[in-house]
Amino acid sequence: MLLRKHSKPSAKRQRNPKHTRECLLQAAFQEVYKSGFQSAGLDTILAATGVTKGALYYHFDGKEALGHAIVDEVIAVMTRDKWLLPLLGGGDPIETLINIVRATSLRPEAVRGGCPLNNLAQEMSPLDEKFRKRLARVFQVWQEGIATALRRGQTQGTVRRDLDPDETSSFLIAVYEGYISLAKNAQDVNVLKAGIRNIVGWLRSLRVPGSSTD
Amino acid sequence: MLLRKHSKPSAKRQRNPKHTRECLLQAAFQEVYKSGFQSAGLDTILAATGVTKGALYYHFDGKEALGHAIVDEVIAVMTRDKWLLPLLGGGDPIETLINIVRATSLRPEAVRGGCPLNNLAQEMSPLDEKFRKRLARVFQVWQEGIATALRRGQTQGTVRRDLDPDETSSFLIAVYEGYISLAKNAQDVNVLKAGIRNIVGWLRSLRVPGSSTD
DNA sequence: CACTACATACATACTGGTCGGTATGTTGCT
DNA sequence: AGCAACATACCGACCAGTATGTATGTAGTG
Repeated sequence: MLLRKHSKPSAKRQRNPKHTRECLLQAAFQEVYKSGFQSAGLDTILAATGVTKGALYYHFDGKEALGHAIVDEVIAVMTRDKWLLPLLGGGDPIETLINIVRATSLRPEAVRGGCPLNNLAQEMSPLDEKFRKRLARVFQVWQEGIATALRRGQTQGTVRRDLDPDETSSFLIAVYEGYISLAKNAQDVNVLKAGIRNIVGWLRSLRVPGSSTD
Repeated sequence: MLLRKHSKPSAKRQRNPKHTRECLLQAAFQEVYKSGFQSAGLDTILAATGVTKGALYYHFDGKEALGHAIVDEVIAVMTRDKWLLPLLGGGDPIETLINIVRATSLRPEAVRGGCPLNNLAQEMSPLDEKFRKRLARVFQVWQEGIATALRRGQTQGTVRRDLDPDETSSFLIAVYEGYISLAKNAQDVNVLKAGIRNIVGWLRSLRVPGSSTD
């Protein structure tokens, strides 16, 4: 992932701060995803991008700030795109959730790597309060997004009225993250596949009996 | 946790290899639980036990071997005592599972710390294959223990026949670990309490309708 | 429009501390 | 005596962070 990858076609562009910053962020995310935050080496990130240490410390105050930016500008965006935006559509939230869960990547490196959000949370939450708060915020937005969609489904008549949207939302996140963790440790895509099947089955049980087909 | 804590009453005992080893293991477990394996410092462990580096390297080949021993001799034992042994009793497995889940520690440091097994698995599985295999073995024994108990419940007539014991067992582990992770990041006992409530509710739904009370 | 001046955007070399590991010495137990 | 069970001192690699130098874009001025 060299710098000049998306640079303007005009030969070798030299200064492009936005692009440099973005490259660093993406490479840092990859390295952190692969090795964990503490084991992530700045030199590895620099080697992957072709950026030098001076540039990195120009754009970020240090490793910690780089980690914070990964949470705010990469992980939060991924969660938004994958979960929140689809749920804002007007369709049946249960169906949307099933589709989202089913869209979970089954690629070996994704199974091996687990969930970037949960990975960072598990590693850093007990060690660094600033990290924890940022990650907790992502979890919160995620949970509220699902809960809001479920509430909408309840007023639309597709979601059972007897269940608490907030608790149901948390339950879904817990099972989902739990299965991803199990599959990551087992390093077995079948664990994840079975998990998705069971989650989908559970999601179906949230519908009012005799609602939309699937 | 000084060495002479449980030493024989006869004043200052000096040589006690079994005891020394056990002290190191426990202190190492605590330190790893607190800081993660990679951030765990040998010096911290030595300071906590009063043991010197020479003794540590006499009993263990190095940090990695110490970590392996933690998995095999501490975490595996904890899982066995908390989950497997109770499930070997002849009672209703659902009731036993409910009791086990309800017995989850709500102490702040337990909420903050999360599940030792899952912590290590999340951190080390992608980095070290030897670690991963040992941890996967613990997960497997855990999962099989629950599944076996569920099967027994099915033949005894207390557990619904229509559900797959293996998949149900994995589902339980996934939700349980998931909620513990969420509570760890949120640093909120109430997240864990709500999780336990919901897990218990789900566990009840596994019984054949009109079975034992609770 | 040319020329300067300054802030931005990098590059390079080095440092200081941490920490796992080791080499070697010493003491207690049988 | 001799091996097991430690104790002490030290090493060297790794790595985040920094000090300092350099080049590029750009705004302001006559």
